[in-house]
Amino acid sequence: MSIKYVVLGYLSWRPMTGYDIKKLIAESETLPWTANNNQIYRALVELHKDEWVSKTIEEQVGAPSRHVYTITEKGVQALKSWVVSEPEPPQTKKSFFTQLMWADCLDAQTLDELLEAYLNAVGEKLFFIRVQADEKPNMPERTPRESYLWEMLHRNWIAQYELELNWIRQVRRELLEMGNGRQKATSR
Amino acid sequence: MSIKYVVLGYLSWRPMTGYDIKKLIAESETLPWTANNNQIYRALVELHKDEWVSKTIEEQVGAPSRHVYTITEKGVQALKSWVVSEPEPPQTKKSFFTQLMWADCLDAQTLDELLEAYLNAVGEKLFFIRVQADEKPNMPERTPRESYLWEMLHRNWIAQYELELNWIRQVRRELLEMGNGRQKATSR
DNA sequence: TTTCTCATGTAACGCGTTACATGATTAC
DNA sequence: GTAATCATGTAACGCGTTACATGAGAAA
Repeated sequence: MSIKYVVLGYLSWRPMTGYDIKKLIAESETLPWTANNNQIYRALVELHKDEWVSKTIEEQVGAPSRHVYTITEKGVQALKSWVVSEPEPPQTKKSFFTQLMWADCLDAQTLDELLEAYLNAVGEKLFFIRVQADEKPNMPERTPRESYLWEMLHRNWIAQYELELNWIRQVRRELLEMGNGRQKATSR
Repeated sequence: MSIKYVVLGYLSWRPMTGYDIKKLIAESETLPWTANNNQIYRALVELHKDEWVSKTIEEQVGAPSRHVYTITEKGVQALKSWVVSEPEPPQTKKSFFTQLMWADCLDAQTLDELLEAYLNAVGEKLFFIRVQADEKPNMPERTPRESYLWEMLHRNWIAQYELELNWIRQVRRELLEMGNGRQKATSR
């Protein structure tokens, strides 16, 4: 509902170009946007129109000129009032779960393999989140509180994916036990 | 990436109308779609064109005729092959976290109130998920394994939101301690 | 020689949402 | 009398994605 504020947020660190912001968003494993030009450059045009940012153009030789955007006082105020806007609960899209909802048509082994594939997908994602958590972005003069908040955001993501991994392991274990139970019952 | 398969999945239980499916999707707290006519009816048209479902029209007096869709053998096969398609990791959109990223501009009390508002939003969502987990949808002849899977899906959602609540409580507690620490330091 | 990085942008498309439209019956 | 339920659908719009387009310099 607003990549606009993400862009504005990054600009509150320091003046940047659209390209800089694109890279920051692309790096992030947890922001719910893929960094795509279309949105970022249009957001910057809008921010400029609203006078939340000012723009200066640095000509370069042998390269496209850099359009550097700087947050204005008006922009700082807009960011502040957005930050305190009504929080929404997380919206998680587990498309795999809709697969699981109709997975009873599978035999025990195929189901287990499917769960293993999910385990790997989640594990891989967690790996990248951990990597990102370790490397701090170049963000100037953070207060201890801001460092703490960012640290806790990372921990939140990690804990969430770890929970998912443990859940998968439990389901696989218990399905295996169920299967063995049934086999025992039929062989009796 | 496909409400089409959700519709097909529900039709694998029993023949239904678009309206029935709409209600089932609307009830669900965890499916990542709001039940909207536009998509559901268009999906049904597509499914019919693909011959994954067949259609019969029941005329009624004093009410619109019911278009009842029934899954075909071809549809069952399509559902099966989708179920085993490559799992994707969960995609969680915590828009509140982008607010928190720039929340260092707030004073301690405002930040705490913001976190409390988030706590309430998450708590409310959890409440509705619990309610939905308790009332089983009218789904015919489930195998024990299918019941188990659905049960575990619900538990997964509950655990995820509980994790979030505990995280918020921890952050609030630790921020409070930080604040007190600072006050003590300045008053000394 | 090909690929990557810097740096700007546009076009086309798809998915999802809200809101609109109709119209009878039943419940409060 | 007003609202909800049953039951079908359409229109308009916004957000996001992929892909396209350009063009120089540096690195492999």
